[in-house]
Amino acid sequence: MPKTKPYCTDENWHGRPDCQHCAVRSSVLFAVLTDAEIEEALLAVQNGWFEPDFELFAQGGREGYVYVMRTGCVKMVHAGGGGVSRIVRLHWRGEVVGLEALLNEPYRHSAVVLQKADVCRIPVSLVHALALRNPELSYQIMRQGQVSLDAVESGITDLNSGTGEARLAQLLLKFNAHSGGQCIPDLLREDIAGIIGVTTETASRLMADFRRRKLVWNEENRQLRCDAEALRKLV
Amino acid sequence: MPKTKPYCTDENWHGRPDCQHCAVRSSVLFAVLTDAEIEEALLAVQNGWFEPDFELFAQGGREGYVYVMRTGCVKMVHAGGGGVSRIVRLHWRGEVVGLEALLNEPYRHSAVVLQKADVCRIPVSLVHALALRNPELSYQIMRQGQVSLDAVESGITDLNSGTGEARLAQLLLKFNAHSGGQCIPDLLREDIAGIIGVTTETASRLMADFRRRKLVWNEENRQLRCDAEALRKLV
DNA sequence: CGCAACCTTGAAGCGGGTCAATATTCGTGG
DNA sequence: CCACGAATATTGACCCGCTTCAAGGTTGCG
Repeated sequence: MPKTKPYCTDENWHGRPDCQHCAVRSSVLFAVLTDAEIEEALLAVQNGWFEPDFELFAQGGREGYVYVMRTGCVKMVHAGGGGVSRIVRLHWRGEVVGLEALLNEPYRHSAVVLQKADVCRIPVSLVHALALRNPELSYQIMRQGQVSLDAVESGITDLNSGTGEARLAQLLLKFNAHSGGQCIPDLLREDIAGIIGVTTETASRLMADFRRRKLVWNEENRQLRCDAEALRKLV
Repeated sequence: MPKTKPYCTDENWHGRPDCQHCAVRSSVLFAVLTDAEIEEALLAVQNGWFEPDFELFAQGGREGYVYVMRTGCVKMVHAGGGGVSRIVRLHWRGEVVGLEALLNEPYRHSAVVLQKADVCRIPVSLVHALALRNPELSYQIMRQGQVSLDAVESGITDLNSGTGEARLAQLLLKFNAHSGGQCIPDLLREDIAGIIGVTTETASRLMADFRRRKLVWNEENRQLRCDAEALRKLV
């Protein structure tokens, strides 16, 4: 990971005010810590922006970090036997990935950026140390485990039932919701295919079809927009 | 749940010797406790055998128990909007279900016995109390969360890819492995269908076909047996 | 015995897979 | 700036597996 000062403590970073509402601080893992503990914690936390395709960690790795998503989206890719790999779930703002590292286990999947992401990297040693003094932190971690379960199960129920059309609609709506109706990344057809469980060709056909039906269209900046109302009718 | 004395402490129960290797005691949640703590814990733990179709708990419930599987298998059924329900994962010997209760959240699914099951029911208050004195217990719980993730993800990779034939073969092999090649329950076609993600008719066709091909057959006691070798070739 | 629940089997249709050809985009170097 | 090539996207044709709808068959229980 590129060396960047944790910008939550960097006066020069223009985004600093957001630190007050940082996912790390207010909503997720460290919600239960005192201000003093937070200050101490931030020193060990690395932060940075990553472009699509950057790999936060690889399946089998044991680097010993957990990652908190502040913006963007990562896919969790499971490499099965025989070169086949499936996207088992997606993670968004406020979610923690790589939790298995807290149990001293190797990463079960690779985490790859799907949409430009702002991510904090936290050493597991720090989490362990804090958890000793804050039993409540353990429950925050378990809560994050439940979030992962939610993600993978919604993948089953939403993205794996119904026609390909319905599944693609769900996926687009999900991206739309997570970006406040602003920017849906124009994913590779291969990624779309991996997520909704069809072949690349079918994903392409579906996207082309959606575009013809004006359900999605390109903004000047290469981002997608969608007609959420219309998409909802397809689900 | 029927009132039964926890038979781990019942001298008259013929299965008592097994208590030494009880899933509760040796492998799962309470592996980290001292003997004295175990004794105290067992007083609050209820245990019993349950037949297929018995519902351990219902989606949305808040009874405040976690359940440890000692034998058998339960399906986790998620009721989605509009009467449709999907089987999101299976749990077997040694696994803990209903973990969300530890976070004071309602059960996210219904847990229904699929194969005659020996189950221990543990109040969350007991777990919380023990966790205060044993920080390590929290990690055991997180580990169980990972087991659930494993279960649901293996459902995605194993039981949701390939032809229906391959998926059914995987399912049978899974039951076979978990019962030491002894007893596969003769599941309802509807359950099979829900697990491998096909219609009831297709499940029936597949099972009938497997039977004709001598891949599975009935034992006198209404249990199934399978030719594991042959099934493995279909995956 | 008779009903209800479950299983089996058939026929027709379609969604998506597969294989293959062409188009588009984009980075790179001349 | 354009030409070229690699990666990605689009589209077509054909086929197979599963769904759907429908009709028996089987099991088990009151």
